[in-house]
Amino acid sequence: MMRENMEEKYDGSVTFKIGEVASRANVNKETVRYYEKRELIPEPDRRRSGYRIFTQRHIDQIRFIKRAQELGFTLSEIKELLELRMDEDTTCSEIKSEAQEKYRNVTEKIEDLQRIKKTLLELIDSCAGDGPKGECPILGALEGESETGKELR
Amino acid sequence: MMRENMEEKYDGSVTFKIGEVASRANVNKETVRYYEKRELIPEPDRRRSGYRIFTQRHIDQIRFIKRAQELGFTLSEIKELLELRMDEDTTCSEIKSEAQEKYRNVTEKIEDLQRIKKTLLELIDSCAGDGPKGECPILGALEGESETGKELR
DNA sequence: TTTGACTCTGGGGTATGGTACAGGCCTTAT
DNA sequence: ATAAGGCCTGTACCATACCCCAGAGTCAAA
Repeated sequence: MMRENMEEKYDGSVTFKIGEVASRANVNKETVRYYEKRELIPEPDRRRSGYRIFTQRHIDQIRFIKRAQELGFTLSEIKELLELRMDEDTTCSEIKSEAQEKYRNVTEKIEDLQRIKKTLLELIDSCAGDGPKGECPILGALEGESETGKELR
Repeated sequence: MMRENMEEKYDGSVTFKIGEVASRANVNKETVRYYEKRELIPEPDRRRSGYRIFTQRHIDQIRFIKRAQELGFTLSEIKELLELRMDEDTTCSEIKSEAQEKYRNVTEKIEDLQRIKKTLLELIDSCAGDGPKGECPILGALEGESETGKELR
């Protein structure tokens, strides 16, 4: 009998072993197993030998995860997103509002960093860059003495 | 004899126990010990009982660390900064160039986030927010089908 | 002197997103 | 049949910046 180890449900459809999944989704094999553990991909069936049986769907889902990560979603957030995607009753607006929340997070993070950037620039500008460190206004600010960088206190 | 447990070098100057240091520097006691382990503060002397003996200097240094953290420096970077500060031969320009490097890092991070923000906004705008998730362009983009968000691929 | 508050050490755990083995079994091509 | 390669589990580890706990010892005020 051919393909004696194949589960019947895969008759006629393509399956993959972990190495193929990893290379097709452009991640490490360990990452695939990690995503399984984190329940970010459906638990694959197994051959009798224990080998995982993946389908195209797993590959697509890993790619989904990677794209969402590039948008700044954490794995936990991505898991929520995937759950929304699975749920028949999910509406577009729920997805949209997840994206909007992420947008707000990102915006906030940018604002924080811009404040930091501004302070750094002020400190840099306040320092002539010559002379000994004793008079360095940057250290002064960090030590809590200067006017520049007062928002640090 | 009074103050029999006090080291002589502290005669006439104020010392602190870890709890006082923590509250004056507005950190957790564990954090103080952690900074000691990371060599971010000088190793405090000990009483005969083993209690750490801190000075104002320790408090100031912890505050320095906290201010530098607010500027986005990591503890490792802060350690370098502190070493520069300790070194007699350090010049202002060395400090300045650390700050400049951090400035570049922060700028880069902001740029990354701005790209992310832009993509999120495009996705959000592309989604009317009505209708079922099946037609959600956000999910579509994450699944790798749409035009918007093409930089994700 | 008593007692409550404090401190000590060592170890473990948190969250984030993975990577790297070791030792053993399985598959597949020749 | 055999050998190379792939796969399995479990554990440990990387960096980052801490927090928490137990059990034992110490300090200080009344």
